[in-house]
Amino acid sequence: MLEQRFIDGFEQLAPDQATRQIITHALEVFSRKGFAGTKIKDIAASAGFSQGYVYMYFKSKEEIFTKIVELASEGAGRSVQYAAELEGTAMERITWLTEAFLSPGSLAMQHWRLILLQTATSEAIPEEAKRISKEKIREPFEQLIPLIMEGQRALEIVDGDPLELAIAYFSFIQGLGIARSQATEQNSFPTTELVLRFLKRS
Amino acid sequence: MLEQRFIDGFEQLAPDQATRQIITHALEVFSRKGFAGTKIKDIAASAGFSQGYVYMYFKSKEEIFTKIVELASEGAGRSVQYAAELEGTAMERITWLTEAFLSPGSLAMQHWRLILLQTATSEAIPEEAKRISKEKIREPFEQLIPLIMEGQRALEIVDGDPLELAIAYFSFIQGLGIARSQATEQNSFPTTELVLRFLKRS
DNA sequence: GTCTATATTAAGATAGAC
DNA sequence: GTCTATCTTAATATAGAC
Repeated sequence: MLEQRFIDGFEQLAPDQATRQIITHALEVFSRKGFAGTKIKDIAASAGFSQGYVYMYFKSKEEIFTKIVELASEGAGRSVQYAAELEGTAMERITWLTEAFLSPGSLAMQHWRLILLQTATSEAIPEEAKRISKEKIREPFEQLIPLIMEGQRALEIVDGDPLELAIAYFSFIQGLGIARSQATEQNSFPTTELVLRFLKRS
Repeated sequence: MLEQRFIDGFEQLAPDQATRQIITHALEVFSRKGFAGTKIKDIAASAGFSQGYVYMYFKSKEEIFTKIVELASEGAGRSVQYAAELEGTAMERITWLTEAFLSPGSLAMQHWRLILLQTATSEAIPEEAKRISKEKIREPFEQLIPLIMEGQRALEIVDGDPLELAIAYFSFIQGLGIARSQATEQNSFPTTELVLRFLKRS
């Protein structure tokens, strides 16, 4: 399962239970409130610890944020890689990936929100986090582009610069993630089929 | 011109030069750094005033933010209304609107970032701003939906729930706005034609 | 009108108690 | 291991000077 992939990544890089606990909850809170809007107290409360205790595991808020951006950036790349390795035509695999992204409460989406959305308001986040994000953001694109090219060769996907198509794809996904997070009504939410129309050869 | 429409809205609701100055620069800074990430000092410096002077015109950071969300929400609705009133087929008008949104440095996009993106990280922004945003966010949709329906009747636009199509449209635009704001390379940015493929009847 | 100086509050970070 | 209390810093907001 895709979600498992992310969690694995987290567990791998977090030796003890408490660190994992903090990281997991910090991801969730940062993703909702942003870097500046998140108080250490919020993370601690969410993880079930006192405010001061967090500093036993991390030396600053910046350090927590930077760590999470690193993990989330890797997770985003891995999710696309996972989809790319599935069976089926290129378009089938992209469809699967899109469904994973758009499913409500998707951890993959949470990761994207953290990375892309936050580096959009980039001036208020730590330099180190920006650097890592900028460096790792290429990975999902590098995973998706060969898939798009495969689909173009199979005449499933529209002609044109694969990078341009990949940018359009992730932008769309990103925008839908924001829309979903504010969803007042769950009905009327765009289907995978509609979303992928711009990619499909007609 | 579309940009002028927004500026008009701002001038209308800002009696004196200093207030306008603060509002204009605050929009820009909030849009880049988010509510929590923006310090009064940043706004003041950007507008060319000292930190304390801002409090001659606004009683708190919340008040500035709330005012801007109100103006920007109205501006977003007006931009769609303006496009809807143009000459041409429904699809031509939507194309025009899309170009206005996607043009680099678009004030319309800046407004969207402020409203949608910030209410996405909604827990860290003032309640009053959330209320206004939620209330006004309907307007752009209400302006676009009749245009979509017109395009469907003229067989220019794909069949399906117009609200779903409108949500997809604004999500896509929103995502592209974020992508553009981080654009490392200006080339490879999706064209209007590609973006609107998902809407076009094939 | 505009700035500088200052009071106040909130948040980050540390250190010592249980 | 975990919390409470505390120090320190930074940001909001005010008030008084030019």
